[in-house]
Amino acid sequence: MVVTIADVARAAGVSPSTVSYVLSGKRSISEGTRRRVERSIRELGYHPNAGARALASSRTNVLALVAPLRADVNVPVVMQFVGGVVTRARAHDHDVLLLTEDEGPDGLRRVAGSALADAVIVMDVEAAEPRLPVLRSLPLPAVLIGVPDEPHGLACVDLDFTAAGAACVGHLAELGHRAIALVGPSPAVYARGTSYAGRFLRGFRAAVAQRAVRAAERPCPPSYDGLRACLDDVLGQGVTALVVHNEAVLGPLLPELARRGLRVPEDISVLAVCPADMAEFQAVPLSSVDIPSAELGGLAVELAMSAAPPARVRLLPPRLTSRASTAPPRTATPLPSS
Amino acid sequence: MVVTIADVARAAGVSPSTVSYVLSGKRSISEGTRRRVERSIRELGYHPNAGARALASSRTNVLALVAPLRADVNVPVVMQFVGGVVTRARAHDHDVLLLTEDEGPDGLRRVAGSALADAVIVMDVEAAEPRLPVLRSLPLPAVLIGVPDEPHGLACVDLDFTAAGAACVGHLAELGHRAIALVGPSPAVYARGTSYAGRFLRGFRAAVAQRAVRAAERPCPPSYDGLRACLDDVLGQGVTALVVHNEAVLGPLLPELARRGLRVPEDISVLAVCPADMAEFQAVPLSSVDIPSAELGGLAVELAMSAAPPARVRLLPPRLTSRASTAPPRTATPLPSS
DNA sequence: CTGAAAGCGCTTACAG
DNA sequence: CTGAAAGCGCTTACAG
Repeated sequence: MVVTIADVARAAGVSPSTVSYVLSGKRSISEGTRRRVERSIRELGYHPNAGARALASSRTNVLALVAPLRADVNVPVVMQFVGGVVTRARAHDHDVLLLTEDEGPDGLRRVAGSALADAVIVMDVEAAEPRLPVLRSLPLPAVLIGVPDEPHGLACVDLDFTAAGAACVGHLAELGHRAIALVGPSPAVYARGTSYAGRFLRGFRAAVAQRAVRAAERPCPPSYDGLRACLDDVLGQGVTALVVHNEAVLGPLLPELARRGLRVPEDISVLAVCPADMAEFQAVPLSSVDIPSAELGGLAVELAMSAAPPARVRLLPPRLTSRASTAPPRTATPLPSS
Repeated sequence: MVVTIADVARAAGVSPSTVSYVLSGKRSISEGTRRRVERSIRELGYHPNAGARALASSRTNVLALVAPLRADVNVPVVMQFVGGVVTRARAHDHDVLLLTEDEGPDGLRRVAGSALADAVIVMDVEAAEPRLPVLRSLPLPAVLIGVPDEPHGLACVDLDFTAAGAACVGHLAELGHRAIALVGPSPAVYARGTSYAGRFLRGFRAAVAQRAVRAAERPCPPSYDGLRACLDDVLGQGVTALVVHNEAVLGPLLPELARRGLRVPEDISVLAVCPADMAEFQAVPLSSVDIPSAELGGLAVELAMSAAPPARVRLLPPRLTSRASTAPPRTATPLPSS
């Protein structure tokens, strides 16, 4: 019913092993036979049986990806990341097996034990990541997205959120802002100990301490009321610029500022940390530090492809793009006259 | 290095075939041996080799899912759907192989030819779906999410968007609204011929024709300016209620209405078509027709699990939840005094 | 209730 | 440059 390597061999008048070698390129084949074999493959529509191949070669050509499919994550970022992983994996002739975090460490053991994949990529890593021991003991390469507190022995990639936090402060300080506010991720993100939130905050604080800048910080729940309360607090402190590290509130933010009679960037500057397309989609195109999700996904695949990924933390430098939402503050003095 | 069925058999003092039968339950095993085998499996941490199992049994325990990983789809809906698929698949002891639409029909042929999966689920089906012929010729069960114009011979599941369109009109008409507007999906969605957009519109129009209701229709691009233009047009026609079938503009919608001095629902009613949690997240919780993505994903898996899924269109009835954003219109006459 | 053995479709030393 | 054959780790008739 389905075409096998024996069918192709028969059609091409060679042995099955020759067909196999044509496919793998692991030994030189005479021009003529190679062509006949390739022709037969094409004509018969032959695809090697994945199970048989995996069994014989101990390689599955499958990459396992553990993704957070919950609602409380940055959904577009996750999607772009997954897209980057699948695209790059296909470029390496690999497929992607999608796992949920629900299975926890056992899921990783199962995938490794069943020889379902050649490598595993784990998203949404927490600072105190509970899957670290399993990951280290796995007989296959693992790549983490995010940086746990103790990454020893594991390959990690991520945006350099520490540098991103500092870059945000730097950009605003150089424009002349002296009082800024960080509208941070949801309290739930901090509570979970998600690694990027803490790193961004650290970079932000360090840069604030280094410059003559005053800064307020507020986590912001992903709701309209949450945003409103957050702005009430923060704007009450007379800031002239907002750093928004929370994509969920990005949509309503500009309309809400407008409702308050604040023009961007004339009355207040806004600097976002989010995917580039999201920044461009706003009423006023936002200056932003890009979260290069698809690129990170591709990079993770590249690392996962090597038999032994370098057990070190690889951080992508942040790129800040100045768009229409940031400008020098209206007054030299940061505090509005009351 | 890795535990095989022979290791388990040796440890339990039985033959490999007995271990296999304990695992599959395909023949009765004496209480005692079963317990010894299960114990050995547990102690050794045995997981059957997926490739070997697939080769011997012609079943992979893998489901292929073709998902749209582009930016121009409803990202949260896709994520929830994928989550529903993975969760339900795991409940059936299956894993999910994630494919992009980029590969097109060839990707489906490849997966079937390589025996990578036992069934395939295809999301984001268009009215004139180009993958239909391949799907029909595939030697494995296929389930479509969405309803192409010619679904003959294929299993389809989706929300009944036609009924949803009608339900929206019905809800507003019963509240007393006589002039309503449909803020539709992005022009790109219509251009692609995505099946749900047309069906919703059909149901909407049919219900409008049946009732003493006047209706405006506008596709709405996923940008702030697009929304603004759309509202300019539609509000200019004196409508008292909005049906919003476009999650991308849901975030900025309420703030923008507020900016225009329109209170919801006092001055204007808003009825959304979107996932329930998204409706609840707004400044005013929105009355809505739920898009039950996760449930649809689960249903698709159930169908895909059967050797021959019923080749018919399965439509889930829409559920309209009345929240705070819909109310009777202020005046009995639909047109505001000018 | 259980075991010995064939066979699934490949890959890869081993031989020539 | 090519082929014959062993073997990967399971499942499942076939036997008893």
